[in-house]
Amino acid sequence: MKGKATSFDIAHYAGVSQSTVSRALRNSHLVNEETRKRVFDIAKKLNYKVDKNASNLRTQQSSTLALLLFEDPTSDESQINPFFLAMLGSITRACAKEGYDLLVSFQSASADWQADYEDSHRADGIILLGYGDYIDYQPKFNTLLEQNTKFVCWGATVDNRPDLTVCCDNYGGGKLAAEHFIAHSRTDCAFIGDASDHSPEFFSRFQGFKDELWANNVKINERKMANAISTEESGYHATRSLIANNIKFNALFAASDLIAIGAIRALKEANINVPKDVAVVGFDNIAIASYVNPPLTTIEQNTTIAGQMLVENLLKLIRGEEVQSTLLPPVLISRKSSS
Amino acid sequence: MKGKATSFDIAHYAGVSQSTVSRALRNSHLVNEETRKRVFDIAKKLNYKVDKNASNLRTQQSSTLALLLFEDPTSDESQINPFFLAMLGSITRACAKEGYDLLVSFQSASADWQADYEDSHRADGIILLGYGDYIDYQPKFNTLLEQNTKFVCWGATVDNRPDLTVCCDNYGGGKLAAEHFIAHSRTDCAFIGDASDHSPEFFSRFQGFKDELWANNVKINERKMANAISTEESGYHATRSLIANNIKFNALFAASDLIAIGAIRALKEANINVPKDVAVVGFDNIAIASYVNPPLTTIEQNTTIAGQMLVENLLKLIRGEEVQSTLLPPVLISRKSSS
DNA sequence: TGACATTATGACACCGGTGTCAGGAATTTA
DNA sequence: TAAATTCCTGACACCGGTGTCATAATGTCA
Repeated sequence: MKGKATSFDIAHYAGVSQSTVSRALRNSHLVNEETRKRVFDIAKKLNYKVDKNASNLRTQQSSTLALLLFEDPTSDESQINPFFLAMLGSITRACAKEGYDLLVSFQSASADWQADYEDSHRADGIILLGYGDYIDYQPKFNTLLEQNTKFVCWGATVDNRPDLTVCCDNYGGGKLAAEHFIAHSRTDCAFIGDASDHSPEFFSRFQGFKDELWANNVKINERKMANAISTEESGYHATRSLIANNIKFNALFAASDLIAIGAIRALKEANINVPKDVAVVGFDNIAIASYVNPPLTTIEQNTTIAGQMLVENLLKLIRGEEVQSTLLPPVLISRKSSS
Repeated sequence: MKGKATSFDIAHYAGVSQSTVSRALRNSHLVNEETRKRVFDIAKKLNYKVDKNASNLRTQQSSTLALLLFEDPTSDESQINPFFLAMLGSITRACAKEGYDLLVSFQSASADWQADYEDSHRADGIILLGYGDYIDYQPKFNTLLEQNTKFVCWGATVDNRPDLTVCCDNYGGGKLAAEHFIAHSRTDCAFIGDASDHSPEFFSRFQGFKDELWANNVKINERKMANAISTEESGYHATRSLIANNIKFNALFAASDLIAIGAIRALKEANINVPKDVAVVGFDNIAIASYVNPPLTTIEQNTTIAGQMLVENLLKLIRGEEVQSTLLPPVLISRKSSS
């Protein structure tokens, strides 16, 4: 036998029609038990596998989800952000658990991605993963909505459709960081990240942080803030510039762990002790966080649950079920960098 | 317009036959330039996308590669090994670069995975990623070979087909570790990993290590070896048991970084200073390695190149081109844990 | 025994493209 | 002007399944 076996081959050997083979293999009750068994045996012997293209074409569905990864174009090209990598892993796992395959693809935010996968019938739905940037995305979200494409996204919000978003309670996470500093009497706070609303996640984290400080009558000085994107390098340079400007603080909240790790490097270089002189809190709880020196206190985003929720919610949308808005509770993981 | 647009819809609006639409969209030179343009415009307006299921079915290829991730069943279920995660990232990137999609799926080594993806025409080829275990895999490799399935694998070797394997020169890497210890006059060496040939990669690393020591008239004492799988926990416990048995050494080669990190934790707990009392060298150079305390000296496997090679070699196989056996050179990254 | 329900099967259209072949129109050559 | 060539297009079979419908065979009940 050359080439792949088809259901016609099985039909031939089993002495039945191709229709019957198809039914038998899908365990239709319309098929005689004995026939079914014969068909199964032959299928096994011929190493037959249903051609997914043919079956998907006919049934108009694919048992596949597509994951579109948007990268921060300004970050180092060679390494994927470990947080996204962890999400990638947990989404892969969640899909496997649900019996779906996962089609992974990198996208740049500007490209014409909005339709490809679901429109070309390669996937039943799409998961969007990246740092949310409202400005670019909304028109594309609208295109997706118009076409009735099923999708969910991490982080970024979609106008009037909170059910399409799964994200961490960034605002609440920021508050946790502030509470932590206040509990440790560290009230001279610095913030490193992006406090503009260009980066909605960082913005929310900062807002929560600021508001909680404010609720405790602590104000954050604008000079003690520096912009950074989510890389170690960027955190390092932002912190260096604060130090270079002779700005003092005894607590530092970084909008992500990578930033925090870079910040700690800069502080060490300047002979500033962590946590004695400056307590540092990050955000994400990436795997590295517990191994750095000192181990990093951080606000955890549970990637395992996040991945599961994205997949579950998307499957609900595909099945036409109602989906709740999903805000994941952040948890403060206390380690040595802040005490 | 409800539902997705098909080429017939375009044909209708453009006043041409569906055949012509299909040709026009694929830039066949057989189509009049003006017609082509009209078709393109209408396609764009209708947000038309070629149905991949239909086109794959007809052409019998999919522009998709499948990645099968085999997990060490004994490792912690919740976290993916960071080395594999890095590979996943780089393979995703490499696929994107080549214009292929990537279908990712977790597999358990024992399952009936050997055919599913390529046989069901979902992918043109398969990348196998996991810790090589000859015993289980070889019969499955044979099935794949019989069926003329295109595949490449990381690590594990396939009988008589070196071209199907991409892996790091584990033996050479082990030698590098030994050279390093000798250069630093640390000749009382311990090894943690699996020195049996059950785990071929660890075995090769150990062989290289042992042979190079031997070449310098240093013997490794069998009592100074402990088994471990590639997790931090396992490395920790293995090292603890050595310490508990009062075994002394001033250098430790761990078969992977996770093991090394666990080992360092055990050493620290026993008040053994790294690197003063014991120099530690790991293997992989995972992202965490540079952040642990002390930063870990390790033998790097370049995951970016590895991912690229896997994808490139697989594409060559698919195109029927000749493939060379691919051994990636390991590089020693010297950090503080060993000096 | 005839009417009717049940079970098991085959024939066939269909999903949405791609590739082959035939042929008309326009252009060139004899 | 007829023949040959080139260019462009439509008709149609085909990829390998799935779902519907018709029907033969068997069993059930009055």
